[in-house]
Amino acid sequence: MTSSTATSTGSSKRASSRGCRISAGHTRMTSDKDTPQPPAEAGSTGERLVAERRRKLGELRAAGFAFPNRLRRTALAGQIHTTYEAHGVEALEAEGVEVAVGGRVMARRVMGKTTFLKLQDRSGQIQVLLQVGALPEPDYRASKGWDLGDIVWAQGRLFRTRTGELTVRAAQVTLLVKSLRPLPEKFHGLTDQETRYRQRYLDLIMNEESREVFRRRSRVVQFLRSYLDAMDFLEVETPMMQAVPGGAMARPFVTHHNALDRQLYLRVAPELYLKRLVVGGFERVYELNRNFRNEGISTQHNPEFTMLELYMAYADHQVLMDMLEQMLRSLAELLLGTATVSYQGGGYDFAAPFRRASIEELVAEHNPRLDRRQLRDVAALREHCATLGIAVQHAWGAGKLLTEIFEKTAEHRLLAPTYVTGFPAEVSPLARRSDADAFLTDRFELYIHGREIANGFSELNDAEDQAERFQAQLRQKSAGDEEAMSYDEDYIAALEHGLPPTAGLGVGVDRLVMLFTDSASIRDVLLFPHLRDAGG
RNA sequence: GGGCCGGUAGCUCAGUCGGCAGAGCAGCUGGCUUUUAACCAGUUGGUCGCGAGUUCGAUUCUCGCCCGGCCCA
Repeated sequence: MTSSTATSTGSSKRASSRGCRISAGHTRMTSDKDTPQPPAEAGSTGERLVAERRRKLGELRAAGFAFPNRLRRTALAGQIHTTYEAHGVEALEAEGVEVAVGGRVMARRVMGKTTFLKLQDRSGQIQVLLQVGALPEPDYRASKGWDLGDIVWAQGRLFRTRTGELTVRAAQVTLLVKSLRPLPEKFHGLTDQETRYRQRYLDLIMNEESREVFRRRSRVVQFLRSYLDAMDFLEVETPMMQAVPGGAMARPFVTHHNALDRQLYLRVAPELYLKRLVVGGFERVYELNRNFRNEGISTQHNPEFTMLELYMAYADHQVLMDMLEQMLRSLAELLLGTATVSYQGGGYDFAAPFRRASIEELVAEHNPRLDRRQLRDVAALREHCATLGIAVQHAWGAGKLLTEIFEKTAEHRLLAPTYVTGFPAEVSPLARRSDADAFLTDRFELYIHGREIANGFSELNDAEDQAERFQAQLRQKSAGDEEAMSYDEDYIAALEHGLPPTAGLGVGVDRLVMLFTDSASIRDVLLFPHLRDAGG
């Protein structure tokens, strides 16, 4: 496995079209003249549609068309609609508003000497009227060859049509870009999920809902940054390529550095580097970026995903629980205008205090046949796992068994926002041991709609305890656990210099965005989700 | 990993109980000076996901595979 596994997405088709572009600057004028276009009767519909548009582009080039880039816009569709929403026919006439607009042609209705175009820009759509007599004759004639998907600039006065639609009556109009490939059907749009993922640009052109998901994603990310910046957190960037992968229990991607001739790993978490920074005196840091985990892909998992990790010195996990709860409440209100989040048919009230329950309470609650007094009894837990169909490994202690039972029986039932606390030390190699109970750590996870959204804890800052925990991880690794952590000597050395009492938190940003956009699949909130190579 | 559903023209979809593969949109030709999925007339366009098998004949039936979706683990 090499690093290219994590990034290879391009099909050979795309690669070859890119090759064409590189040489186009030198060869296109001659090649268009010298290379005859394929005869009209050859090829599939798709090839012929492209050939037809290439023919049109060839004619344009012969007439001097060179992808003009000097025309500027003075208005966006959305602004025009907002500003002149209330203006009637006479008011517009009286004001004589001149605008220059530009965008992709999404609708085209030709009626002899009159043509209506609908141009789409980043803010919305605006209709443009082309009319013989209102603009130069050659320009109108040229517009007859334009297609859906072309990019057009137009300048003229605003008016309202008979049916009341705000429209630009073009006095000047220019084709800026000839689109060589047809858009999806105008009424039904693009509905094929696979194409929407593989050719996201088409999805974005055609589907406003999809554009809205990614605008909202951007607002989530901006919110997180501004919230933390306001609390004097410092945003940092730590290595994505790590010599020792650590900070989470997950299999890493492996890559190779040629000059150093050594193996490197794509990070599974930034945790150990961020805590080194806290040792260095950056007492509040966060990183909002990608992690890579070498596991299966599904509607809930992408090999690379975005995580917010933050570390706050002189704070404990309780502080972070309160802070995260407040953050999510504010985020809901900002994005949705209400603290009630609708997700996949359910409604979750973020204004109400989140439930807080320990993993042991929850296991007891959802496993009535398990004796509450045996929650740390390896034999009893093993037996119970057997009844649940959990394949138990020999090295597992009570903490791991308990956690497995929790994941199998309770996790998916935690619909309303719930903090799960009291994670066993056995499954929390980086978390501070609980003062009251050495079996447990000061750790929590937040669940919403049965999914883990966040994971936080008071950090383990006892270097000697940490060294022992790493040793325990090594034992698990050699017992066959491929997700177990490595021993990070350099990190131990950092801890030996003294990590202040610190609390840390990781938030799954993709899952958060899914929640706030009512998306069922992680692929719906990733611009370019990882897919298997196209079949066929 | 298991179950179910899907893949047919550029797009959205029909269809073939095994016998020359269809529509709408887009495209092309012509008409049309306020349209709204514009309209009217004509017209081009297919590796029926890929590969085997059965058959006189497979897009259809069988098996395998690929890709995607949903559910389960």
